[in-house]
Formats: sequence, C-alpha cells, structure tokens
Amino acid sequence: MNGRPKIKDIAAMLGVSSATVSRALGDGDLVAEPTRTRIREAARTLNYRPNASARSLRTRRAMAVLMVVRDVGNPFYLDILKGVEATARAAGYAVLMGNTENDPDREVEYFHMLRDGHADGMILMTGKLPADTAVLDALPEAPPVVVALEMIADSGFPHVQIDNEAAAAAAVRHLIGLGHRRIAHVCGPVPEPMSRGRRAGYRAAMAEAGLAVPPGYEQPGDYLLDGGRRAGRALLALDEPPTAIFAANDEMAYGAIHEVRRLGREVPRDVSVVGFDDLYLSEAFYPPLTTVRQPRTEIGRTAMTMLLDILSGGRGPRRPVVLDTALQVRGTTAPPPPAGRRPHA
Amino acid sequence: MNGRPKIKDIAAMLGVSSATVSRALGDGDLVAEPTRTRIREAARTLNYRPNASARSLRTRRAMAVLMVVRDVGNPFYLDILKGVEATARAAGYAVLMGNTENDPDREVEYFHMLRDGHADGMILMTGKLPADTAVLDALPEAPPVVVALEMIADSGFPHVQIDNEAAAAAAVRHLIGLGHRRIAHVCGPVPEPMSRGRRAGYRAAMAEAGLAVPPGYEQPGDYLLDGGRRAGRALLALDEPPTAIFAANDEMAYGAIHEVRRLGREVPRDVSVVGFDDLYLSEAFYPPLTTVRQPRTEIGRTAMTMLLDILSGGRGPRRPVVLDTALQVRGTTAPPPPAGRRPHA
DNA sequence: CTGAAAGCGCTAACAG
DNA sequence: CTGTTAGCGCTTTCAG
Repeated sequence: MNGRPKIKDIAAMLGVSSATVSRALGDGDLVAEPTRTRIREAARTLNYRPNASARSLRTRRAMAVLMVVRDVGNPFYLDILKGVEATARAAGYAVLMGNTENDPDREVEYFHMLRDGHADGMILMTGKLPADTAVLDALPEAPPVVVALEMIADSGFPHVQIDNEAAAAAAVRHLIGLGHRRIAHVCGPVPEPMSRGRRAGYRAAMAEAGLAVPPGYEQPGDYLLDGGRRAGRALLALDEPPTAIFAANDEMAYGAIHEVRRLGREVPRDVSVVGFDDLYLSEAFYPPLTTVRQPRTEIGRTAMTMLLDILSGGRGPRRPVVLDTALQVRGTTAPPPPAGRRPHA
Repeated sequence: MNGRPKIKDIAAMLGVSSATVSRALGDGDLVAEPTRTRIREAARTLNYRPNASARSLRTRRAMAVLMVVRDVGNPFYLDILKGVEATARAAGYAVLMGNTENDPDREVEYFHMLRDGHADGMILMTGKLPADTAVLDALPEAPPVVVALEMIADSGFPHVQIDNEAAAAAAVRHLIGLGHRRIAHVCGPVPEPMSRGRRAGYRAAMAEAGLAVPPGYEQPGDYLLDGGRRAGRALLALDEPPTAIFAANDEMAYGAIHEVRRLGREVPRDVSVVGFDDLYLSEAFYPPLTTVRQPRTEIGRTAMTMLLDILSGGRGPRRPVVLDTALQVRGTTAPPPPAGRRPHA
C-alpha cells in the first residue's frame, strides 16, 4: 500500500462511511461491536495513523506543549525536561523545545506559536514575559501558560517554584552551625527575583545569627563558571577573606572552588563552599559538593500536570505551588580553620 | 479583536480575495506592490499569524523535526540539542523532543510521528532501529532520517559521527606516552558499536605499543556513575592493578576516580584517568578531567544541516560524515608512580 | 496581476 | 447505530 492510507480508504474497503471509521477509531462505543473490530483490524493491518494536521485543524488541538527555557544548553533544565516529557507523554502530548537565549524576539515568537496552534500550552522558564504586551493581549483571558521556577511579577500565571529564600537561609545556617562567622555570598544576577530571593535568605540567616556582612562579601555573579571564579578571586583578595562561601548555584560554586584551589587553599580545609541546585554529577565532584537540592524532575512533573489541568478546562492552582528543597551536606563544608590559621595566611 | 484573525478576515476588510492575501503574505512578488503592502500592514496590525495545522494540512509540511534520544536526562545530549535547535530554528523548523528510554514501543512511536505528519524529519540518536520493521517499510524509500553519533548497521541512513576508535586510541597513546604500561579500560555496553569502537581503539593502541591487556583490565560498564565506581573498585582489587584507566565516557571516569579516592589513592598521583566526551563542567572538576572532546554542538548542527538538505530534496551525503575529536589533556593524567610505590601499596 | 473554487484529512452536527 | 454533509484555515490550480 503506497501513500499512507486515510480514513476514506478504510471506509471504502469496508463499505462503511468515513464517519463510522472515525468513530470506531475513537474512544466511545458509538459503533456496533462487529463493525468496530472489523474497522480496527483493518486500520492495524494497513498501519493506519490519522494525519496529525488534519486532526489538529479539525479539533483545534495540537496535542503538543512548548517548554521554553533561556538556554537549552544548561544542564539545570535536564531533569525538569525529563519530568515534563514523561508527564506530557503519558497524556498524549508531544513536547516542543523553545530556547530564547534572552532574545526578546524569540520570547515573542514562542508566544506566537501558542496562538497559531503549534502548541496548546506552554511551560515558561525564562523568568520574564515579552516586553511587547501586544502578544499577550492577543491571547485568550486565561492563556494555557504555566510558569516554572522563576517568579514573574504580576504575571497572573499559575506557577510552581521553590522557596529560594528559605533554602538559601538553610544553607547559610548550616555554615553557621559549623562555626563559620565570615560567610560570603556569590549572587546571581540581582535583577532576577530568583537571585534576590537567595540573597535575601543569605542576609536573613546572617542577621539572625548576629553576623555582619562586610563590604565585598556579596559578590556579583552570573550563574556561570567564570563568574564563580571571579568572585572567588575577589573574596580571597579581601583583607578579611571569608572562611565560607555560599554560591547562588552549583556552577558558580565550582568556579569559586576552582579559584580557591588555584590560589593554594584547600576546600573544605581552608574555605567551605555551598552551592545551589544539586546538578547531575555534583555528587561525583571532588569533594562531593554540599548543595541545595531542588526537586527538578518533580518541578517538571508538577508544571506539566498543572498545564494539563488547565488544558482540560481547569483554572490551575490559584496560589503558587511551592516544592520542598533539601540541603545535601557533603564534602565541601567543614568547620572553619583554627583562628591562627586564616586562609590568607 | 477577539478570536484570531484569519486570512478571510483580512481579505474581507481589504476587499480582496483570500487567495491574494495568501499570496501577498508569501515570498514571491505575485502581488502588485500597492496591494501587497496594504495587506502586509493589515496583517501586522491585526497580529495575524497563519494557523499552523491548516497550513500543514495543505502544504504537507509540519515545519518540525524530531530529535530522538535514549535519555533526555543525559547531559551528553545537551550541546547536540543546542546545535540542532539553532540550525532548525534558523531554517524555520521547530524541534520536538523524543525520549525512548530503550522502550521498543516508543522507538516505534516516533517513527509513526514521522509518518503521520507530526514532524517532517528525524534525527535519531538511539543507536538502533525499531525491531518491528513494518514501521520502516511504511516509510517512503528515502525517509528523512539522519542518524547521529551511533552507528546503525546497514541502516542506509545518512549519518554523522566521530571516529570512536581513533579517538580512543589517541587517549590511550597519551597514557602510554606518559610512561604507563598497565592501562585498563572501562567499557561501555559492548553490544553497542560505539562501545566496541572505543574498546577497539584501546586494544589497538595497547597492541601497537606491545602492551598486554591482562585479564580483568577490560571492565564492563554502562556509561553510568555507578558502573564507573564498580569498575574502579574491581581494578584496584587486582593483583596487578593498573596505573592508568581509560573510561569510555566522562561519567564512568568520575565514578572510577571517586572510587580510587575512596580507597585512599590519589588521582593522578597513583592512578591516571582519562574520560571520553568532555561534558559540560568537566573542566571544572578537580582535578580537571583529561578527556576526549567531542564537537557536540557541531554534531547537532551537522546532523540538522544534513536533514535540511534531505528535506529540500537532496539525498544527503552518501558516506558517513566524520567529525574531529580532540584530546583535552588536563589534570587527571600524569606519569605513573615510581616502580617502588605501586598504587596497591 | 487577481478571483473563484477546490480540497488537504479529519471530526462533529444532524438526520435517519 | 450509521450515513450525509459541512467545514476547520489555508494554498493552489485554473480562468480571466
């Protein structure tokens, strides 16, 4: 049989109408048992599969969702994608990858794809909405969009996230508990709510322990390796360098550790380091990285579940869904060096 | 304007036919200049976007490709995805993610998606074709499929890959050059051509240097952290443990290093380790991992470029495209310990 | 250069 | 329970 078979072919071959075939192939039992099995068998023999666009055009459902991130190359998104994919797939949805690279044009483009029927819904992980609000206005009142991880102020979209502030505070308290008093923080880009949240947690934990945050103890960062390196270098160059560093993500923690070592200090002997994310293979690092674990797969799963709910008529949760984090205490944290042996010795 | 505008709306509003609108919005200059701009402006004002399914149904092109991997959660695929995405996007194609997890049903499913018009082409990175050949038979004679990275025997599909054997041999030669003579290999799953290739390279380099591969020096592995750990443990337990280990991928190299350290040896002082892949952040590892770098982004770019060629009528390269690898010599390799100080001392 | 008309393959009224 | 009919929104002959 050349050229994929269509419903019409099956109908003709079996002497029924195409409507009957369509119904027989669907869920309900709107078709009498004998014909139904005949039709299904014929379909299987012919290796029939409904044409995707024809069906979508008719039903107005693409059976696809769009997962939009800032950088597909970032390992952070992997497990989230995994959770999204598994949940989507179980519900019969395909997953389209969107990558914005912070390009406003692309950000808009993906919203367009929603409107033009490429996808039925979107999971947004870029931390912002297109500046060009025309796109948003063109969407229906309750667009099938779920925001994951990153707060978008006043977006009104349902979202799933973690409590960055609480998690960061817990990480810093761990360091304080070990006896550290000079604890520095490598921030993420501070315009972003996520970075601010983690910094707020750092500040809160310091304040609650009566510890000062000396000038230079809050280093700017970009969530990248090099930013971590720069911050590490700057911190060790201070007159009173910290004995512990809390980095806003694992990648910067790696960078900081790298630099600390390059300058002849040891981790955690001279300087303790805590990260945030618990990347794949962070446990394989040496020493294994102490870090805040985010339930990434579950974030993906939850976001997709929320989206599915919305797509089937639900409104989605009215308040943010907050998932639990857990501090993974591993090998990069230890009590501070004895007072006589400052790391800058 | 409620409800997305369609061509008909624009046509009515401007007093032209919908055919004219369609043409004006297309590429060619089949429409007189004045009307053409009028139409385009109207479209922009209305925020018009053609309906994806309607267009696909008519043109028989989904403008989407499918990238199928065995495990979306594996960081290895990240940069490849990045290359695919960038190239696809530039050509106006969306990227659908496929994840098989080695499930034969899913493998088949993605081929179906090709046939039913969900996607126009596929980049296959699973290393195998569905066992159920019926699916394949149903495809056109030259299906728009490109195989990346993994050999599929006799598939006949164009493919892009690296020379696993040569790259592995180069890695082992590096160890030999440092003076190592007792070099072990942690294999990937040996049924896979990729794993066999790397093992073949290991054997070839050993043979060419006149070095023996004692029993137990070829450890089975699974490309996962734990497999690396197990292999590392087994190797150090040998009567004559190796002074160097070549792992078939970075992840197992990490596992092996982890275990070597747990047993009180140092890397590279007592044991040198070489990986394969050069994962994101492998340079941030401590010590930075010596490994074989694969041009992952380029692999993705190349595969997608080949696919685009096929989709526009080309036949694709008749012979495999082989991209270059490069050994990254970093911190986990060093000359072997002096004879008196065997690692099992 | 533009319009009229057909039709991609499917599903959903509406009848019977 | 099944058939007839219409139409989703677009592109593309075919005429003019």
